[in-house]
Amino acid sequence: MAFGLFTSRGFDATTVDEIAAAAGIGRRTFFRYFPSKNDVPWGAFEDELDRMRVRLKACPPQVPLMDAIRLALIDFNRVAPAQVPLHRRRMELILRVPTLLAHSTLRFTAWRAVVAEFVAERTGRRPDDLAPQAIAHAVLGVSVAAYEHWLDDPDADLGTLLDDAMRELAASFGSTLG
Amino acid sequence: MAFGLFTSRGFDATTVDEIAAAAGIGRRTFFRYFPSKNDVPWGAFEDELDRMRVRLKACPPQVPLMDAIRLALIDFNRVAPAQVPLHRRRMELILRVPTLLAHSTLRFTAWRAVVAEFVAERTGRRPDDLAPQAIAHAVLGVSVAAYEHWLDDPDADLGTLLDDAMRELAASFGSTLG
DNA sequence: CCTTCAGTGGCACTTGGTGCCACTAATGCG
DNA sequence: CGCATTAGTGGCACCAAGTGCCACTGAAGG
Repeated sequence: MAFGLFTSRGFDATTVDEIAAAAGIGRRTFFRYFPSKNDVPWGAFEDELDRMRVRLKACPPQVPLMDAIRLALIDFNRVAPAQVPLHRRRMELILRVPTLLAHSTLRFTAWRAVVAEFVAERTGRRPDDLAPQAIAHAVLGVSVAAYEHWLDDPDADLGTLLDDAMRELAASFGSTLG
Repeated sequence: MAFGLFTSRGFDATTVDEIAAAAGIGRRTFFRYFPSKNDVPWGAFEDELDRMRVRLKACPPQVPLMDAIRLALIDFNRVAPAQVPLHRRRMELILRVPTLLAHSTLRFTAWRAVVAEFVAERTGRRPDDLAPQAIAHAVLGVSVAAYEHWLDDPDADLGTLLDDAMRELAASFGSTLG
């Protein structure tokens, strides 16, 4: 798999020719499966988004908005213990390799849309209104911060970090009267 | 200037050769002034960051943390009325052209660091602790959301949008008890 | 058996980006 | 003034990502 090449040789130093050769396909065929080399670590992310959508919708309406988002966030990012190492390697690529970090922005747009849609539905606004967009952007930011800390600490639990990060943000507004 | 080419021909369709020719320099020389074509719309962003740093530091300690950030944010993004059109064109490129949006992530890292540093100093933590990082990420997200709305609405005031977006985020945590 | 069509991949081309090196002009020094 | 050094410039060759075009192959279907 291409992940092996990325971790051993480094992402930038691995050429598409090498990936294609390792996969036993032609270079031209590679680009029919992946729109770009940057998309390889992402896999079928769009499908994952449906999980997040469902998880958000499953939350009972009496749970406060940001609690609902926080809990869904933690659940969405839960991975089976056996797959933690792979998830770590994947996120390490996505968040630490500058080329991929930049590219990830485009993928995150779709993720934010899911959150914004949920907020809009809950608060009776349109998904592209300021509040849903601002909240979606903020939640994504908090998630990335949690992920970065998770990558820094081999023993850390991702769910705990996501929970902490969301609570820290909430607490930071504590002394604000508006 | 290169901006003219970008807005008339489109960013992706404008080649480096064309930019260099329009600027009356060689292609090789272009790459000595700009690390990449993507950096052209950014200009001297690092210098701008110092303005933000100073503005944050100038805020009296009795102002609550997120209020201080919000006010600095509004001030930092204030532009002279005469330069609004140019700022609009620039931000339109940066936030709407996918290539540039992706690239901007790398520039935003430096911006976040400024906020995280301020939060760390205020709360007695290290800049790379979870809370400062989470807050910095969130504030950046809120800013981008505000900018996107600003670009959508030709008559909108950027400062007002930034203020609103920050308040909306704060309010969204209102019903959370932790 | 022959036709059709989807999947494959070779080839050539464009473009961003880099290393190398030659050229030029300004500066500094005897 | 003449010469050496040096910074700035840019031409040239090269690499790698990505795309359009087209020929090939093999399976399905009449």
